[in-house]
Amino acid sequence: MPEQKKPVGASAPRRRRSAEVARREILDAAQRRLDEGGPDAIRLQEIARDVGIAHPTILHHFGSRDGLIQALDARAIHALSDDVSAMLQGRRVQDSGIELLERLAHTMNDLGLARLIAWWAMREPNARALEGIDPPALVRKISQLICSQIEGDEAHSTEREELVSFGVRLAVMAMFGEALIGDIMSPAGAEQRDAERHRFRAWLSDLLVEKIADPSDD
Amino acid sequence: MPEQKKPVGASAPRRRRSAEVARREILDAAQRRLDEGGPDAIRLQEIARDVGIAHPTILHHFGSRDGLIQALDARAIHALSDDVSAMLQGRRVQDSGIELLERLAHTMNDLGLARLIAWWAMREPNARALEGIDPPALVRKISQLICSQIEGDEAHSTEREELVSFGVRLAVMAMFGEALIGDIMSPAGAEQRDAERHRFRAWLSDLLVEKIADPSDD
DNA sequence: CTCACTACTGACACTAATGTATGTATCTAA
DNA sequence: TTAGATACATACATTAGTGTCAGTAGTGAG
Repeated sequence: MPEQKKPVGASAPRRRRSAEVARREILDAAQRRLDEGGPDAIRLQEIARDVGIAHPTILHHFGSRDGLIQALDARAIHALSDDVSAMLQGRRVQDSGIELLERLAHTMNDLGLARLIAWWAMREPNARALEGIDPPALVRKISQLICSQIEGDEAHSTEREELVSFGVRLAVMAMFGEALIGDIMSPAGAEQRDAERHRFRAWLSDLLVEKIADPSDD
Repeated sequence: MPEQKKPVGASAPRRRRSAEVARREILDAAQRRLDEGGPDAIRLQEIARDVGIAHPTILHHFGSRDGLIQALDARAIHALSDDVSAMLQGRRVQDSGIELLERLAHTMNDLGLARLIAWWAMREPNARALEGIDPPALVRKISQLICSQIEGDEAHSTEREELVSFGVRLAVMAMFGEALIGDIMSPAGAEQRDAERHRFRAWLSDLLVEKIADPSDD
């Protein structure tokens, strides 16, 4: 009796996606798990169940758990990078500080970028670049853009550019921090949370625009 | 041959600590692991090896891995709380903004509080209080203190108090963010890193003191 | 229709981590 | 000095999670 391997029970009908779609669905599910339960919640078996596939399929598409995580990182990082690029498209910073902040907050919160970055930063404390993206270069690009918007095309000093870059970085860190621990520190109840966050961002954007876009001090 | 269990090899001479010392040494080692390799690096076996004990000893002192982690959280949280208490001891905020920021930064960085909080926030996305400490209450306490320092004992409005609390929270979030992703965004090389961080904090404290301690706007 | 390709599956091997059971060594106190 | 308490050890059970393998089933091209 040569024991042919046969499916034991009638398994669910198999659904075949394109590789691209499969990858996206898997990444989405992993993202959700990460948002809900933290890094440890990224488990192949559970993600597979969420998507409705068997866990080896994930390994088929991403090679390994680490591959999946890298892909997750890459996607989030590039989302941010795209965000920044969009910001660089001819907007005047003075006019739309709050809009830019809200956008940053959205990427950090809803796209889960803050969590991904935090996790990534914890695992690789000494890393300098990620997924081919060079954060200092991005910061510099934005800072220079802002400088040129403020002062026309005059040459801006290195010191001035550093101050502007402080502002940019402060915005990023603040939105990063808000996404992770904003709720914990807020006295607002769940209902007014959104309103309060919005007020905070408005306040912060005022602060930044005032200090940065207006070169009156020292 | 009744097979008495005997130590197989000559094991290292046993060192006996008091429970308190043992707990502290274990927590220190766990802290280091966390700083170097992220949350996944908290492994009983490795921590035990660092301390020079067998891993069940950790379980003896903390009950479980989770107990160890809770103790780690508690220690860090109380360190911050103590910090805040110290801040509340009759200092004038206008005079020592930078000093307070530096202190906050130290707790976040060197004591690893930022990592612990980040990790904790990721695992418990909906938590409101931690280890018996109520962050919103702390923020409120500080805000009120600052308010009263600025305006004497006059009654300060709720709106004004909220603005001040924005400042306090911004400081916390910024230092939290700096501890985790500050290096990634900084263009400075390793040598000038410290100097740059210091400059950033000075700039931020100026910004905050200017905006908060001086009620001239709106 | 047939064939090649590949997304997908079930079963299983392997590893690494936590936790348990039970005995040993060292401290303190009477 | 002895007795009890407890800090600590070894050996092992257990489990959970990643990764492998060989086979199955949709799908598109010729």
